[in-house]
Amino acid sequence: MTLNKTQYHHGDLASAFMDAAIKRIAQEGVEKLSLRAVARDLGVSQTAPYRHFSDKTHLLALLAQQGFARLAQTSFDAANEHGNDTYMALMALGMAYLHFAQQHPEHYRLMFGGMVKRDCDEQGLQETSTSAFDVILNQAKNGVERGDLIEQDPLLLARSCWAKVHGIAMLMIDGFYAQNTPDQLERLLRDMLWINLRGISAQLLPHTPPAV
Amino acid sequence: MTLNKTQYHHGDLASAFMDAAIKRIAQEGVEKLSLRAVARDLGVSQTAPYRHFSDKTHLLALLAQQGFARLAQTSFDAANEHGNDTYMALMALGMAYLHFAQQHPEHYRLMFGGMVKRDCDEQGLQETSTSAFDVILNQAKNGVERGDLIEQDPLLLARSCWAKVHGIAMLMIDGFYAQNTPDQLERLLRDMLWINLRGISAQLLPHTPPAV
DNA sequence: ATCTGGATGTTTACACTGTCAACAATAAGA
DNA sequence: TCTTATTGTTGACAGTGTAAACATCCAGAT
Repeated sequence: MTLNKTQYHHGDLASAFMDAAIKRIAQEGVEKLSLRAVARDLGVSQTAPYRHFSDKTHLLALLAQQGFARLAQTSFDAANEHGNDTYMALMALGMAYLHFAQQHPEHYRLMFGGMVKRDCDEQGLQETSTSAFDVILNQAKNGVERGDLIEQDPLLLARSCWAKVHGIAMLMIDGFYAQNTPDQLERLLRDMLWINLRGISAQLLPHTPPAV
Repeated sequence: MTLNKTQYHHGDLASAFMDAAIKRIAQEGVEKLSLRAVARDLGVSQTAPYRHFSDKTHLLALLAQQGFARLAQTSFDAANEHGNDTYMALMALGMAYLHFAQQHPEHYRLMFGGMVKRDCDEQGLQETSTSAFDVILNQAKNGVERGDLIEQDPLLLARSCWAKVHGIAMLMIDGFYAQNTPDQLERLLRDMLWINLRGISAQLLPHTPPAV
């Protein structure tokens, strides 16, 4: 299982291939990813990947899953830094989510772009994306319990938050906020997340978020 | 300019090609659309489309533009049915938007999927997508003027609404709400839109939207 | 230590794609 | 009617995903 570059067997082609694929995706977009090109990058034959991935979509599904895992992790970490403060935790979670999308736009698009159908593809994908959602869901549950959020099904609140954050992420990636400076953009993202928070808050929150 | 099927010249290949392409996209998804297949559908040679569209992405850009135009129209109509009622107008606008996405999921994905970059592609695309956004923006302006919405930059409020509605549409298309019955889904969409409305409302709205 | 079978990589090939260049047919205006 | 731009066709090229047949290697049983 040790990496070996000069021999017939690569050693760990599967993960090397995934890494190389992600690099290419980040550079030229998901749409124009070519298995053959990645194989060329690794100095390996064009059909080598088929010993590790049944399909191109199989590869993409695994990459999407990996993205969901990382997204879940960063969201989780960000939220947990503000342990018992519902609003701050949700804001931090949202901003971490958006920064992830900002830093890995093409990877994010792969996760949600529909190139990998969520029904039958990869068993683990469904679970991993659910785990990313559960981070939000837990915050919603806690918020309702604490009386910080309106008395509604936490599932609805979590779904609402996710939709908002996902919509922002998508529009941002698609360049709809491109004319803003980085500072303006950061402010815009925060303002939009805050508006969502106002919608689920049990208290009457101010119109604008607290200064950082 | 009259349609002519049996002769050498098709008559109006450009729009016939766009219609046929949309049909195929609706059936098999944007990703696997093939110009050659559409040409075959029309009984025309594989390079015929290149007399009307410089590129495949050019075609896609025109289709996206057409989608934005239709979306703008239906949104506009829905909002205008509830002339001076800010909340009802915004809810109707949102639901019309979501129903569009529901009925033309692949077309909607084409508009936002990133296969057509928003910067340099087609001059008209930028304008048309802006006109779709302006429908929301106008409602936001009116709402602020009437004192129904919080005193904030209408641009921010409109962006916030768009992000929410877009996020819902995307997640819906990707099948994240697939386990719901049509009635449950309709209710879910309405509830999520209402939560967004609560966030931008100057008044303290109830937790749930009024019954239809 | 050797043999053997499964895992991994390669070569070749096929069908399909987007797109270009050269050519043919038509429609429209001088 | 002649000319010319528009529109469509044929043929070709490079690039893709992927299946089949073959080669090489590693690991475990004899």
